[in-house]
Amino acid sequence: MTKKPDPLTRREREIMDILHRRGRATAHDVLAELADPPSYSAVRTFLRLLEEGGHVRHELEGKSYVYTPTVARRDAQRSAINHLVETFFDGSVEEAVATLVESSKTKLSQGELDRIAALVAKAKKEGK
Amino acid sequence: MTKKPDPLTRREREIMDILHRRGRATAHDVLAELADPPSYSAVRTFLRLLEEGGHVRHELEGKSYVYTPTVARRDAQRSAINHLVETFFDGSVEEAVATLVESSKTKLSQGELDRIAALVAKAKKEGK
DNA sequence: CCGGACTTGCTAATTTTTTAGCACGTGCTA
DNA sequence: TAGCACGTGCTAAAAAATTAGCAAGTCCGG
Repeated sequence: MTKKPDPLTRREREIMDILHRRGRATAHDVLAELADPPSYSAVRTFLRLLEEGGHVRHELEGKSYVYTPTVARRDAQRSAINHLVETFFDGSVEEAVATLVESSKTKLSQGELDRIAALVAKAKKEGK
Repeated sequence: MTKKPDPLTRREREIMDILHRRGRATAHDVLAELADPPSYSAVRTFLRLLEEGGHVRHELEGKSYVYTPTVARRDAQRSAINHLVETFFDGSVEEAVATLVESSKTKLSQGELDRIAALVAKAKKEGK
């Protein structure tokens, strides 16, 4: 039996997002990045609760705790992408890629586009 | 000045996800799809609150309300994808596409891969 | 025309989230 | 060694989210 996902609370979500974005962060880092920040104390409480819930672990660095997500980055990415495709693209990876490429085409360099193309070609060959 | 995003509550998020997935839904539909469902009454309250918050609108169909997100599907998609790329891929569209294609390569047909490749080629040509 | 099966709107109570503050420990330095 | 600056853990109050239930309206069949 797989454990239940148990959706995160609003603040918890915000903090997890920061942690995923940065990879690792102290309570101070998190506080600094929160949009509408509560007290330092409150942030620390959330990190503690997230740790209790198994979403985060900490290690002692110097004299303070540095937090990291427990889920491997790769898995977090996959899971997030999966949810996105299901929720907003009706399960269609094709549409998702389309929107992704199209909505940021101005920001994509020729080199990046080449690499993406290569990647698609590789997937095609492997699937053949 | 653009209005503040004001992050949604846990239940609100769940319900909005359902609405985005389905496009349109009644309170009954939403109730049926909720993982750990509250009462019908509670669901209706949330829909009312979401409507007050401007996230949802309803229209009368037969004798009940059918709800839809106020944000255009296209915009919701773009916004969600943007958040995903920033949060989990450090802003790299390339990495996001890579993960997207790679993590579901078994599910992608040759035809889909062809269309994706065409899309990338088109973006490349336009950006040249 | 009456009753049942549906709606919706609203409110108030409960539960959970969110928050700040206190108590304590450690190291540094004047 | 006394005091300050920084860390942590924990707790209890405040705020917000979540919930259920009631009142009332509409439609339809007998």
